[in-house]
Amino acid sequence: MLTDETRYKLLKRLEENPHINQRELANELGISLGKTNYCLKALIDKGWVKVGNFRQNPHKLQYAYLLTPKGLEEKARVTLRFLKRKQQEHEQLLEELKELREEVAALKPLEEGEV
Amino acid sequence: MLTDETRYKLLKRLEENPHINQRELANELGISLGKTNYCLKALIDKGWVKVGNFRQNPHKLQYAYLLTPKGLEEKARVTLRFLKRKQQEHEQLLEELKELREEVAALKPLEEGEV
DNA sequence: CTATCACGTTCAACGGGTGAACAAAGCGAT
DNA sequence: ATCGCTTTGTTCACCCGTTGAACGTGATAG
Repeated sequence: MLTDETRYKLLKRLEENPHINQRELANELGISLGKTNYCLKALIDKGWVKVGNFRQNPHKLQYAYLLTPKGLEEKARVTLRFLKRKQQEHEQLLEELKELREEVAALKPLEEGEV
Repeated sequence: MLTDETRYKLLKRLEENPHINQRELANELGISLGKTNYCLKALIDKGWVKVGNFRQNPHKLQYAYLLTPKGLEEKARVTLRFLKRKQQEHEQLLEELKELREEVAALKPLEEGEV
């Protein structure tokens, strides 16, 4: 599953550092290698990311995952979308917290240690 | 899987209204019937909830899922635990929002409609 | 007594995630 | 050039929680 969240994180991380391998990506994003591979391919298929190789540069060999111009546009869009979603989540969370606090206040006080 | 979240929601809902069936519970908690059944049984096994029947009452038959005294204690504990977790989530979310806003601010402005 | 309804209970099927295992490609030493 | 060794991408069988249709049961109405 390629969600907005992983899409966003991938594009962001790749823009920061195109010289990164899938295992590191997986670690940093907190997802498995398999999923990383799957999602990354999806980005490539869509044309947001292009793999370039740098053999010309003697040492510092390695490939790189570069954002295409379309990839940059997409990243902007996803970021905004993601921000909005997080703002909604935030409001919802505030309400939940309010309810929870009221409920806790209604309880016979408990020692903190008992939790 | 019986998480703190469903544990909390179940105990809360059952305290509010012990005369509720598993299908309604499932709807209100936003989980499947199967999971509701599974989690409810877990609460019963632990001794937090007891099923009482009310056959004596001619009409208004039906069973009921009643919180035991231990169930009430547990509910208090879970509520506090859950509140703390949500507070942490909240802080984390604020940071994420901050980062996202900075990132959005750094973009070439986009029409809202383009998202 | 039988059909129907309202329940709780079960479990085969599904789906997403995982990471071990494999394939390919580069590097260094001989 | 050859042979390991290392790094990296790719695959896919497996795991595990979730789902909801199907089933069993017991009460109700007709």
